[in-house]
Amino acid sequence: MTHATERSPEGRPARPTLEAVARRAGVGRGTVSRVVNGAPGVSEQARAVVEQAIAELGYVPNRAARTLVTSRTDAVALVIPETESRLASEPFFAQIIRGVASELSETDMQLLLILVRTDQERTRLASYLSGHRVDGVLMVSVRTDDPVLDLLERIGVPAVLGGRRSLTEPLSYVDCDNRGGAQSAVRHLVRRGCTRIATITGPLGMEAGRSRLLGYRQALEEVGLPYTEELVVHGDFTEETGHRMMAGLLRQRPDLDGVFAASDLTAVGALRALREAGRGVPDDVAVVGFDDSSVARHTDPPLTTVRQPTEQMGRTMARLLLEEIAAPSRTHHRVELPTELVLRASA
Amino acid sequence: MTHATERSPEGRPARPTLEAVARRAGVGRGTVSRVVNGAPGVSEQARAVVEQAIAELGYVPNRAARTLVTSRTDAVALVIPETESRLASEPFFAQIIRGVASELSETDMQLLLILVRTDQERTRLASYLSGHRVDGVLMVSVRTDDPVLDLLERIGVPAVLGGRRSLTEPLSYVDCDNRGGAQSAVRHLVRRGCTRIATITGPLGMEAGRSRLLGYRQALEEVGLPYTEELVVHGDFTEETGHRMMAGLLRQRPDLDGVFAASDLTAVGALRALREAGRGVPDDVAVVGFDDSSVARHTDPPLTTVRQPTEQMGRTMARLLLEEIAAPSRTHHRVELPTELVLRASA
DNA sequence: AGGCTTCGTGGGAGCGCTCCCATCACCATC
DNA sequence: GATGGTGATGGGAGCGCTCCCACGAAGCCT
Repeated sequence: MTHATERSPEGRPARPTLEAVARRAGVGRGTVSRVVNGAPGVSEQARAVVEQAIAELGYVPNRAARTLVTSRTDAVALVIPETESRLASEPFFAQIIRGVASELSETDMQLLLILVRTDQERTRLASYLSGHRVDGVLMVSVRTDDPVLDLLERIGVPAVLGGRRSLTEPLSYVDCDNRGGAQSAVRHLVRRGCTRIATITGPLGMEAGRSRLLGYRQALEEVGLPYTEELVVHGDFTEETGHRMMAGLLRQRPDLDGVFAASDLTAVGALRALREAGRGVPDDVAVVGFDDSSVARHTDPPLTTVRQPTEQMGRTMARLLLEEIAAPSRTHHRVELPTELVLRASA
Repeated sequence: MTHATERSPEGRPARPTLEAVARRAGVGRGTVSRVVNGAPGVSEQARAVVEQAIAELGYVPNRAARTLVTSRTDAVALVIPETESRLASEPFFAQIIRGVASELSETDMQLLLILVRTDQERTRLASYLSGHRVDGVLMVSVRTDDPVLDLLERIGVPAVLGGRRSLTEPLSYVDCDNRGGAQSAVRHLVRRGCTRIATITGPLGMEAGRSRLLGYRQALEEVGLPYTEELVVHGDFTEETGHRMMAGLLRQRPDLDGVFAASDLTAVGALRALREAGRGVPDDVAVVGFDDSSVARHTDPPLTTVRQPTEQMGRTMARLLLEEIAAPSRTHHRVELPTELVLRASA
C-alpha cells in the first residue's frame, strides 16, 4: 500500500475531500470540518492529527460545496459604471481597485470586478445581484439617479458606495470632503489675488460635482466675492469639455483671472484652451484642478490640485463592507476622508 | 391559494429552486434543467410551460449547486502582479481590464481580479489556483522567472498570458510586436537625422524589455550605425529610473542626439532630466517613448511614442481563454498584434 | 454512589443542481 | 399484430460540505 494519490479514471489526481481527510486522520467528518473552520470544541490532539492529514493530502476545501450549504459566497463585487473611457484615463479607478484588493487580500474573499457600460449590462447586473451571487457590493462613481442603487437597497445586500448620491445617502458610503477640498482650492486662488474666479463643474448628477460647486461658492461668499452664473459653466469631468468650456468662458468673460476645474482632466483641457488663447498660466489666469491624478504632475505648467486619498478610500470601502457582511445591521456607515491641496505651478 | 412567494422563517423571500419551477410547470426536474441549459430533447410545449414558470417565479439557477456537480466554476481570474504602484500610474492595466471585461460581459463568465504584490500573496495565489477555483487564468506583465507560471503549466489550467516569458513561450499568449515597434521608433529617429541614439531599456527580466532592446539594435544595424554598450542603459519602465538613467547618460555621452525610452513613463523621466540639463527637445535631443499611455499627450513637448493596442490585447486574451476552456487542447495559441508609431512633438 | 452537566465526537440529513438510466408513448416496419 | 426503434420525460443518485443532534466519557455536585 503506497501513499499514491487517488486518481479518477482519466488519470488526473482526484482532489481530496473532507471525507478523505477524516478517514486518514481516523476521525469523523464533523471534526475535520471544525478544524478547517477554526470552530471551538476540538481537542488539541484531534486538531493535530487532522492538520497533519490535511497537509499530507494537500486538502483544499471545495468552495462550491460550502457555498451551497451556507449560502455565503465569500465573494464581493466591485461595480464600476464606466461611461466612456474614464476607466483608462483616470487613475482614480485603478487606485480604488488597488485599495479594495489590498484590503481583501488579507481575508479569503474573492474580488469580482463588474464593469457596466451599457444599459443592457445594467440589466444583467440587476439580475446578477438579485441572484445572491455575492456577499456584498462595492460601487463607485455613483450617479444620483442610478436604478441599481435602489435595487441594492431593496434586496438588502450589504453595500458600500464610493461617493454618495446626496447628502442624505441612505446606503453606507466612503467619500472624500469634496466641498472642503473645493473650498480650499478657491481660497488659494483668492489668497494669490484672484478676484474673478470661474469654475468648470463636474456632472451635477453626481454629488461630487455638486459638492465641489458648493465649496467654490462658499469660498467666494466667505470673502465677499460675488457668485455669478456667468462664471459657472458645466462640465462632466472630461478633458474635452474642459477645453470647450474654458474657450467659451474666455469669450464670455475675458477678464477672468482664476479657474477652479472640478477635475484634473478638466483642468488639462482648460490649460490647452488658455494656451490657445495666449493667456499665461498662472500669471494671467491661475488654474486649480481636483484629484491629483497622475497627469497633474506632467502638465505645462504642473497643476496645483486637490488630492483625494483614493487608495485609502478603496481600502476603507472594503473594510466597511466586510464589517457589514460579518454583522448585518440597520445602521449604515458614513465616512468622509479629508483632502489636501497640492501646490504646483499652475496657481 | 395566493401567488405569494414562499418565505423562510425569517420572512425573507426564499429563492425558488429547480424543483419549485418543475412543480409549478407540472414537469420533472430533468425537463426544467434541460430547458435552463438549452439542451436538446425538449418538446416545444414543455419548453413553453417551463419558461413561463421560470418567469413567474423569477427563477435564477444556483451557481454553487451547479459548480458542485459539474466542477465548472464559470469564472476566470485576471492576475496582475503589480510591483510598486504601476497599476495606478499605467493605464496599461486599466485598458487590459477593460478589454477583458468587455469580452467576458457577453458570456456569463465572472471576472475575478487578483492583485499580487508580495511573495506571500504569490503563495496564496498558488494554493488558490491549485484549488481549481477558476476555469481559466489570464495573467499580464509576466516576468521570465515567475514560479506561478510553472505552476500553471503543471496543473494544466487553461491560461493565456499578456506578453510572454520568451520567444518560445509554451503557454498561450497575446503580445504586441515589441521588437517591430521599437524598430519603427528608432528608424524614425534615424530618419530625422539622429546618429547617436541611446536607449533606456525596460526590465530585461521581461520579454517586452528584451524585445524592445532587440528592435533598437536591429534598427541601428540596418542603417549601419554602431551598437555600443555605452548608449544602452537599463531601466525598469518607471519614471524615476528614466530620470536617473537619462541624467547619467548625458554625463557619459553629452553628444547624444536621440533617445528611445522603452516606456512612456521612462520617457517622461528622461524629458525631465533633459530639461534640467538645458537640452532642447526635440532639437538637441529627440525622444521617443513606448505605450502611448495617457501621459504621452500631456508631456512638454508631447511625446512621440509607439502605440500598442492594449484594449484589443485584453479582448483577445479573454477570447482565446474562452476557446481553450470550451475545447481544451494541447495546441496553444500565439498572437502578436501590430503596433503603430504616433508622431507628436518630441521627435 | 447516583445523577448532573460538560466536553469532544461521529455521522445523518440535506443544500440545489446535473447526470444518467429506466420508462413510456408513439410511430414505422416486417 | 408483433417488433423495434425514436424522442420526450421523470426521478434516483450523488457532488462535498455544514449543521445539528445524539452519544459516550469524564468530571462535578449533592
